[in-house]
Order: sequence, then C-alpha cells, then structure tokens
Amino acid sequence: MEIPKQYDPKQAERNHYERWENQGCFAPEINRDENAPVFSIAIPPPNVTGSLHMGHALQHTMMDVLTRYKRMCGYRTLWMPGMDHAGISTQLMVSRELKKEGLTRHDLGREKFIERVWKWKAESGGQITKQMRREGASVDWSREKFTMDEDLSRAVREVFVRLYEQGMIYRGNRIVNWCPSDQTVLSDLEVQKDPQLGKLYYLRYPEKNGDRTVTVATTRPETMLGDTAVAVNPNDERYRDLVGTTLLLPLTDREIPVVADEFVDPEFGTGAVKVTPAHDPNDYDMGVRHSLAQIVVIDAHAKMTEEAGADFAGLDRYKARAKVVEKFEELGLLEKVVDYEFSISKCERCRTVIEPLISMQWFLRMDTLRVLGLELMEGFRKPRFVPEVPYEKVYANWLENLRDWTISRQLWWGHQIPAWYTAEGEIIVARSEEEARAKAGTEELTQDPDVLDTWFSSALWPFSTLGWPEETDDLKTFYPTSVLVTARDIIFLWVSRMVMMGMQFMGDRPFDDVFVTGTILDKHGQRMSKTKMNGVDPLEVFDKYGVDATRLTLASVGASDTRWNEKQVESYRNFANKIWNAARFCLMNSEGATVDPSWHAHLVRDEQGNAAGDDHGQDARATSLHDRWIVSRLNKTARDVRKALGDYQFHEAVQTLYHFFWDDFCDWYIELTKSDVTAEEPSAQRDAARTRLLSVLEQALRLLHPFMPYITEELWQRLPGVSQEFLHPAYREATSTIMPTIMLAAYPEGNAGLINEDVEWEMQALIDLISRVRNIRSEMNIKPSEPVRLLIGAPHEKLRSVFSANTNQIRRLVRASEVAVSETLAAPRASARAVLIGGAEVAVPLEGLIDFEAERSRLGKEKEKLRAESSKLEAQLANPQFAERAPAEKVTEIRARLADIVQRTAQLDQTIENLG
RNA sequence: GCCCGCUUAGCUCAGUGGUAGAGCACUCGCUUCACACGCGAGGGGUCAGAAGUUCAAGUCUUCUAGCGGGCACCA
Repeated sequence: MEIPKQYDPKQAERNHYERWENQGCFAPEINRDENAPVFSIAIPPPNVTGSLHMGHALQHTMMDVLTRYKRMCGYRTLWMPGMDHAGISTQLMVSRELKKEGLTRHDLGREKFIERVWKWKAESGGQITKQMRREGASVDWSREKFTMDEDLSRAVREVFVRLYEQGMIYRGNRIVNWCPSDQTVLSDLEVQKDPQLGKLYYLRYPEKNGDRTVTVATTRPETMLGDTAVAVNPNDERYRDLVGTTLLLPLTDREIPVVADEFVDPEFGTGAVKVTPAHDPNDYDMGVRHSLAQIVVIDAHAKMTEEAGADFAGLDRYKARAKVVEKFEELGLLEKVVDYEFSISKCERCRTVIEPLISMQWFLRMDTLRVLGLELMEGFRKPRFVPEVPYEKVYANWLENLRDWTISRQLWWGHQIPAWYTAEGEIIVARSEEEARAKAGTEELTQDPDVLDTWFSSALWPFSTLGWPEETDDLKTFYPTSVLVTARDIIFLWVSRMVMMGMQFMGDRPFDDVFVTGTILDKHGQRMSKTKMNGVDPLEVFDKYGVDATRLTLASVGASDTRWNEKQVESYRNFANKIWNAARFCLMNSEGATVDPSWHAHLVRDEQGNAAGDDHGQDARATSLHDRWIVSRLNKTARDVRKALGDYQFHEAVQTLYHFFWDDFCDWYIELTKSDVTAEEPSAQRDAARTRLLSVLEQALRLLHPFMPYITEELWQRLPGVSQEFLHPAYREATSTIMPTIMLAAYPEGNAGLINEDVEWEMQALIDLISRVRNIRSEMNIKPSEPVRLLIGAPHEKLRSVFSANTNQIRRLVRASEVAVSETLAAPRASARAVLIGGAEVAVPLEGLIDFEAERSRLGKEKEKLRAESSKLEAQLANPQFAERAPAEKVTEIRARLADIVQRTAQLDQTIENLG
C-alpha cells in the first residue's frame, strides 16, 4: 500500500465536498427518523459584495462544527445559507463599474440599473458561497436564500404593511443622518464616531437693544447662518437678564431670541449655545421645545443654500466655514479660535462626514418592539447568551435607550417601500400596487421611490428564510433556530432586531442560544481592517496549511479575543500530519483485519463496575491492558468533547481531541500495540490486534470529523471494512444507495460503562515506569543504542502482574535487554533508581557507567520536589480548622497524598543511602 | 462621564474554591522499520499590585495601576 509520508490537504479538499453536496448529505431530508431531534442554524447572511474574511471563517467553523456534530448525533440538521443584498455597498459597487463606462445610474434609469445589479450579482456577487464550499461548510445549498428573492421580498412587504397598520411605522419630517456622498439617509448604527482634532470658534452676537455681545462657541461656524436662537441655562446668573432679549445675527439681517433651556451646560464653552434647528439633532429638539424656525442653509450635497445668503449660496460647507470665520474676523466679532478635540460622525461605508439634515423619511417606532425585546429577557424563553457576561447586559442596555429606527434609504437597490401616494398626497400602504389601487379607489398612484434599510429584511431572516408568512413545514420544524453564532458588533445591528421581529411576528425568540465569538486581532493586537491593510486572508491560510488545520486554529479562538498566530496554524498542520501518519501506520499493518466498531463491546462494565468478560487478558479475545485503556480514554474523550460542545467550549474540545490523539493514541497505544501488530507471521492474535487498532482509529476519526472534515473523510474512506452499518441509524434508509461517509457516522457516545478508572491507574503505573527509566537513560547519558537491564520491585500484586504482562512492551519502549519483576527490589549498589507509583521501585544496574555524584544529585532534585509538596500538605493538615471545616473526603485525600509522599521520601532516602 | 473586559512560562493563550497547564520558542540526546510537520528527556511561573472573605484564592469581594472595548456627551 502506497501512502505518502506527508499529508497533502489540497488533494483531500478536492475529493469530498462535491460528493457530500450532490448526495444530499447537507439537507435535513437525509434524516428519515421521524422522531429525530432538530438542530438548525440560520447563517448571519454575509454581504453579497463581500468576500471571505477571518471573521466569517471563524464563525463558519464554529457553525459547521456544531452542525456536523449534531448531524452525527442523529439530529435533523439544517444550516441555512444565504446572503443579504447590501443596499448601499452594492449600489456603490455597480455605480463604480458604470463610472468606468462614463455612465451614472441616472443615465440608465432605475429599471435598467436594477437589471444591471442583478447581472453583476450573477457574474461577480456572492464570492462567499464559493469560498464556503472550500471551508467545508455543511450548509444546505438547496435552500439557499437571498434577501432580494421574491419570497423574502414578499415577507418584507408583509411585515411593513402589518407594522404600518399597527401604527408602528410612520412617515415624518425629522432630522436624520445624511451622507452627502451616498445621497441617502443612514440609521444611527451606520454612523461611525471618529475622534478628530479641530477648532472651537468663539463668535460674538451683538444685542439688538444694547452694546453687549453674547459669545457662543461652535465647531461648525457655517451653521450660524441657520441660527434661529441662542440658548442659555435658566439658572445661569450670567445670562439671566438676557433671556427674552433679541440678538442681531451677524452676516444676516435676522433677529434671534435668547431662550432658556435646561439642556445647556453652563460649564461648557461660554454657557451660551447657538441654536441651529435644521442642522443639529440637539438644536432640533430645542427648536421644537421653543417653536423656533428651521432654516435650511445646507443642502443634500453639503453645499450652502439660497437661505444662507447671496455671499454663501452654492459654497461647499468647508469653504463656507472659512468664509464665515473671515467675515467675523473682519467685523471684529471673532473672539478666539482654540484647538479642540472632538468626535465627528462619519458614514460607516464611505467615511464622508455626516450632515444632519431635516428630511422626510420612514421610521419604525421602537417603543413597543423594545418592550418585546426586554420582556423576552425576563421570560422563560429567554435566549441563552454565551458568554452570558457581558453580552446579556450589553443587549439589554442597548434596548433601553433606543431611538426610532430610520428605515427608508434613498437608493434604488433594495426593497422599494410598499407605499403609494395619490395625487392629493394621501399615503396608501399595501402589499402590492393592485391592493393599493383598490384601497385608494384610483389608478393614479405613485410609489414611494425609496427602499428599505437592508437590515430591515435581515431582521426577518430567521423566519423569512423558512417560508414565512406561509406556515410551511420548514417554519414549523426549524423555528426557533437552535443557536446564532455571530460577532460582537452584530448584537445591536442584528441580534436585537431579530429578537424584536421574531417576537412580533412569530411570538417566540428566533434562537435558543446566542454564541458571541471573539475577535481575531492582528499580531499587534489591532483589529483587522481593510483600511489598516492588516487583515489575514483565510484563503491564503487554507492554501498554506490546509483547511482542517485552519479550522482547528479558529475553533480554538473561542469567545475571547485572540491575536492571529501563524505558529498555531502550523502546529495544527503538524497535527493533521500526525493523524495522517498514524493512519498510515495502521493501514500499512492492516492485512488480515477490518474495522469492527463493536470489538470492545465485551468490555462494558455493569453497575457494580465489573467488566463483562474482563478476566484480565485471559479472555479469548485477548485484550491487553492498553486495549482496555484506550477504550476507556476514547470514551472519556467522547464524553468530554460532548460536554465541551454543549457549552460552546470549542477550545476545550480541540484540546481534548488533540491530547487524546497525539498523546494517548499515538505515543502510547500505537507504541504498546506495535509488537503485536507488526508481527511478520500472520496469526489470529496479530489480526485481532490489527482489528483493534483500526477500530480505535476509526472511532478517533469520527471524534475529529466535525473539526477536520477533509482529512477524516479521506482516511475513513481508506479503512478496510467501513460500511453502511457504521452510519447513524437515522441515515441508513436514505443512504442505502450512496457511498457511506464519515459525516453520517454515529458520533461516539462517551459510554460511562467503558470508562474504567482501575485500568487507567494500572496504565498510569506502566507509563510512569517507562518514563522514569527513560529519564534515567537521558540523565545518565546512556546511549540510545545501549541496552539496559531493569529490576523492578513492586509490593502491590496488581502492579507486578501489570509489569510482568508487559515485559515485551517495556523492553521495546526503553530498549531493555531484560526486565525482572519481583516483590522487593534487590539491586546492586551501582544502580540508578527511581520510586514509582504505588510503592514500586525500579533500578537500572549501571556497572562502570554510573557517576555516583550525578546520581546523588539527580535523586536529590527528586527529593527536593517531594519535600516542597509535603511541606505544603503538612501545613494544611497542621491547621486544626482544616480538619474541622473542610469536607471529609478532601481531608482524606490530602492525608493519603501526604502518606504517599512520605513513603516515597523514605524510599528515596534508602536509595541514596545505598549509594554510599 | 457611565458601563464592561483583560493582565497566568520568552510568545500566543487555556484554566468557575482544593497538586499551576497547552502549543510555539529554548536546552540536551536521537536518521529507533507511521511521522524530523518527527521521537525521547529537560529547564522555565511570588498567576499585574495591595487589602479582604475562606480551613483553602490564579479562581470570590474591594481598591490601585496598565491595556482594550462599548455607551452617552461633545455648543
């Protein structure tokens, strides 16, 4: 059998995904067990313009691990894939393409432009779907959804109409965040606050009837052209007599009042605030409170309007700023300009500085929805946030201070708002134009040109993708979904909105659990971002180290932030290679054997802990200590992995598997079984050992599969004897005609009856013996090729039989020429010795080789370690309160440990004395 | 200003009251018939600091320092 010495991930990655997908292994229908429990995940839909980044790879890995794991456990699993239409980004992308052709979207017109977007999507959108196949993501592509699909669009219209009819959606002229570059309104969440080093300008406004001036401070002098008042705090002594008086607004012929408002902080600036209701959210509110005029001096392109006066009309906002300052200076009304650090609102996508503008938009009232979202957190159907701290609180905090959500966008790409206007300006909200005409009783209708915020449709994702508003089987089966796996920054944007919409329209939470992943930072601890150019491309990592190794790395990140560490991927690449070579060894020695998943069945212990058929290796099936031990280890591993995954402790699951495979299986089991397995002559004993080895490997591959789908499938397919019988019963019916696959094999159970602590203790003694002798060899500088003799003294009868039964293995692993086991140790003076578990001792006679000084120092170090531990334990026991208050079992444990150390110390002393 | 998180081996990180761990890096020795992406043996930690609770604290409480994040305000 020719198997390369090095694992080639690319080859395995090419071999299996297509078959999995084509054979329908990802679809829930493959499970024919009517009573199967259900597991479902709705993918946080990636952006149609996006391509895979580390954050996706991280979340997809975790979702896929969970999905594959649950599938192997026999759940009816659905991981629903899809994308959102990313209104602004997509429109920008296609507009940029048009620009290269010398066109704008207006040249094409709305309809042609939308066609062009669909064409773009078909040709270059959705890179992520291809990349997800590379990741091995076991999503059901037959159900793939896109937020602009007709069925999802219908759900959007339905929700809009219902919310409107309930009075939760309204249209209003209010101050909003406007992006002068994208020419659309943005929600609060699409606005990014950036720190900025700017200036604070102190401007003087003269009194109408008097000689005084009032100084106001502003970062935006150009807005003074739209001022309609100056506000002071009602309790501010300095300005009390000014309240109610009139000021002359410079550069205009306007007279503005001084008003008193609690909002003004007397401590800040001059304590007098210019009020520009049309261009500042706080001023807008003040304007409403004092019935001030709203004078629009800046337009949608951030240029000054006619209202700003002839000198300024048409100027860009920054040019106007300079000009205003210049004029104030000329008039002697500029008191001072100081450097000032503040934060400025920018468009999250294009980084243009936001212009607060008064504009007619659609809003979703948040008060009722907020209550739904908060009530859920107190109810018994509350989603479990993992980690609970701090995300449960973050989520609730945000809900508590929410402002109404601006849901309209001045774009063409998106769900056009299902609202029509009659010639008289009456608003008709309907599911379709026909319905609108019927409602209005006229044909003369114009549809609102705006579209809805992309997140409006994303908020419906967990149920719209399952067929809502129809009561489909999918909806009944898979809602609520089992878990949402997502990044921190999506909690507000998406999680809370999905919860509110789910509660409103499904009457239930959209997911049972919310797992919030950590963030992968660059090696300096900075967030990866396009602008910083510090991102690591997951596809490059796949190419360099393989998908499976990358998945293990990502799964280890868990819920806390972690710096990207390529060395870590390398070590998992090495792990994959280790798996490959372990399998290579098994396969190279597999003649005469086939995998038998139930070979260990006779080892199951009953409730009293007695092993059925276990008569210490005398059984015809001839299980050795290491066979019983690896079965115990394997079941413990399965149990621990299951527990870890149940708690979303991916890192712990990976560690457990890594340790089991490398340390237990490779370093000990394979090494201990080698002498049986590699026998030249065929024999029943040899083939039985080979069968056991292959069978353990097969179980190990199943354990690893959810994390490392490719290598496990690649190797599993090569195992002799794998068949339909290996699959979980739920899949046998549907898969009778297809090739068996490890992804539908039953996940190992972690059977408590197969965990045997006595066996583990005996094995530990054997491992201890071998390690101690190896340590002696190394410390005494004995050449690896030089055989040694071992004299073992073991007062414990059980251990004597363990050592005696394994003399072959011991000889092999420590290169011993002879292993003599007796009750008490009688060794020549010139021996190196070690004290072992269970009161046993080992001596390695080293006539002429031993350096007595070195040996004394080696034993001295040993004793020092024991002394350190015993003094700790003694101190603990010396405290009378310890015995009084600590649990009895703890006291017993400590006493036993101390007794053991005392005994070992005595043995060591004896040994040192014997050295002379 | 309010809230939260982090600080453990040289590095990256695990560790939910009871013997301080892993990977990488480091030292020494090995072409041992699965694997040098390997094998064997080692060294390395007053768990940021202080005080407290407890029989017992890396783990719980409070405070301090440093780093990071979120929210509000920012005239």
